[in-house]
Amino acid sequence: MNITEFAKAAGVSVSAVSRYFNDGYLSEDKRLKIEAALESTGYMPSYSARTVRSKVTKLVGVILPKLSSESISRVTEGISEVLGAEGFELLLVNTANDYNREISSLELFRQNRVDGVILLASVFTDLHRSLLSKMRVPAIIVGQKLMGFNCVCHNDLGAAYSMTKLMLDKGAKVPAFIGANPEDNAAGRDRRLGFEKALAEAGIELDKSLCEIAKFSMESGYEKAGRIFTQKKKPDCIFCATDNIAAGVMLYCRENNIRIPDDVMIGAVGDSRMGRLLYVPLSSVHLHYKTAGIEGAKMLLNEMKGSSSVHRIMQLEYDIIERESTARL
Amino acid sequence: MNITEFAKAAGVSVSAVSRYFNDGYLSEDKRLKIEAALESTGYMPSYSARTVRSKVTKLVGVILPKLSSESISRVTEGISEVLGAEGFELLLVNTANDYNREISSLELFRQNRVDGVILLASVFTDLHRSLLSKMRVPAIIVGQKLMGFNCVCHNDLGAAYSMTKLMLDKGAKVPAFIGANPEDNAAGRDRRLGFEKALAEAGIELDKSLCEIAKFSMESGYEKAGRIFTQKKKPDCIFCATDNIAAGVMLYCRENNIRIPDDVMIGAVGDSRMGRLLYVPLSSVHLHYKTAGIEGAKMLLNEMKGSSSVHRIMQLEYDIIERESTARL
DNA sequence: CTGAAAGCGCTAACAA
DNA sequence: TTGTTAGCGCTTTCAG
Repeated sequence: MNITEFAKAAGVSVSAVSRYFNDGYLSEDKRLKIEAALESTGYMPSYSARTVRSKVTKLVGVILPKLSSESISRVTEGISEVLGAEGFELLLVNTANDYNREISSLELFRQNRVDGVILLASVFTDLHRSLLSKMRVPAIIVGQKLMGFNCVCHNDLGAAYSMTKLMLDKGAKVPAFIGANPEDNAAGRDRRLGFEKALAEAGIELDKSLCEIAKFSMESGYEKAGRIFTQKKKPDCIFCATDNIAAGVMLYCRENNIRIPDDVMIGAVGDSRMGRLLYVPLSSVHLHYKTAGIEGAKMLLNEMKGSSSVHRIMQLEYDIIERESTARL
Repeated sequence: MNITEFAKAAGVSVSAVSRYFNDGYLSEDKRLKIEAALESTGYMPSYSARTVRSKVTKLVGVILPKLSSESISRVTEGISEVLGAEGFELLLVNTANDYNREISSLELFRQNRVDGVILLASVFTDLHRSLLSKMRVPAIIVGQKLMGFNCVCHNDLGAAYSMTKLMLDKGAKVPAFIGANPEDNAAGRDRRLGFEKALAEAGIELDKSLCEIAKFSMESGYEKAGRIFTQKKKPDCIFCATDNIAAGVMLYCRENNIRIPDDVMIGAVGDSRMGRLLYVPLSSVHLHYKTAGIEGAKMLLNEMKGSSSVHRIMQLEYDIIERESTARL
């Protein structure tokens, strides 16, 4: 059944029906007629036909590197909360960390499929930048700072700095570092910089043999812990770029009878739910992931109703959550 | 730029362009011309206009109760993997456990917005059933068994039975139970039934004072543990419907100096990543969440290319993961 | 294999 | 306020 047939069935004109579903510039009489007919026929206007004319999809494309990550799903939850309340649906693309899928989704969204885009990517290339600026709809980047674009991000540098400083202040002298891919400016580069800043301030020289780059997984953290603890120099604290990495380190410590925090303190960034449940509760920096999603969505909403030419970068601050893993006397 | 303008620019007819993007019934000459023009103009066909005519959206609606849950995100990951490979995108609706949003999304999908639907719901009402049968596109239910519909589900009863039996076989005599909402047939009712079956087989009578219903959260598990441990009768094993609940119970035990597994064994269902990291590694039943997503998506794919009138219910089996929380001598 | 032309179902401009 | 009608951009007959 289409709008013409339905209008006939309801005894009103086609435009009355269209108005009913849109602005509502309509007499009460017709409104009632339409509602009655709606009840009996179960008619539903076609979304795509509407979109062809109006150019409004009521869809927001969300591109993310994976689904089964706590931080990402918290961001997504925030996004969906705000956008859902405004009647937008999410067109989700899980790139599975595949760079090509990231690019192709951006391409995909250039066709008039969505009214806006939210991008959660970890590594940005020139191709990203060029596609993003060619975008015909507003785009917001969440979790990363990309100059010249609208972003909501965390203070990764500050977070890493504060956590490292916390451990140094407690007396750690030989810090180790397990970081993330440095091409990832947030979790990789900035957290590294924060770590280094704290060391520099404390006048401690960075020992390269105690620095490792891990993947975003517990397994990888476990493996890198193994490398670090088999060096001659033994660290008395380890800064981990993510909670997952820290969890892997802890697993290694437990299996190898390395006491936390007595032998080694462990501090991380992310404050996942898991942290407080670990066999030694993990000190971590809380980042406001859900808030980032909420703010990103709001920013997008703003851009979609009249985009401004001024780009905004919103940086969210952090909270340090101190638990036993850094509780040295 | 639309297809007419683009066709002109490429020096071919409109239908040639359309064919290029569809079946490809086209001479090499024109194909080349089109590709060249594509390069220079950056033309992209409009998705919605295509959909109006062809009735194909290449979209699958996924309705889920929350995003930030490990089991749900694993299911979604499986879905997205299979569907993504077939060129489908996901239209995601996060109902935030809101029954009304579940219903309204089902309504939404009745308009020709999607080619198929995957529903992850926990509680089914008659309204669900009626909307599902009115659906014009195939729908698959994942994680629950709903007679008369296509489902992919887990053997929740068996899982709970096996975990409980494991603990009883190790000598537990006073089992306690912390379950989920019984209206949830999978995680609530069936896991309860499995627990009861194991007790019945062992000739142990169920003590109602040692049975609690928790929400799907650690906090709730913590609270219910408090209720149970303040009864006169002290349990020597606790079956928890989910890992999150078990984590809360463990937290309670740690704070109250109740030793695991010496004083009380703990077994759960779900086998989340967190389980092995808890201060006492948690015995849990592994359910194949990602596989459920994969199989659900495959089933949907099948239905979308010619739906059969026969409904299928696929039940996935489980693996018992034994860790220290049930390691009594 | 090709192009012209008739819609798909809806919205929006326009005239009433 | 209302109804008529010309498109939106594309696909798909149909006749060549």
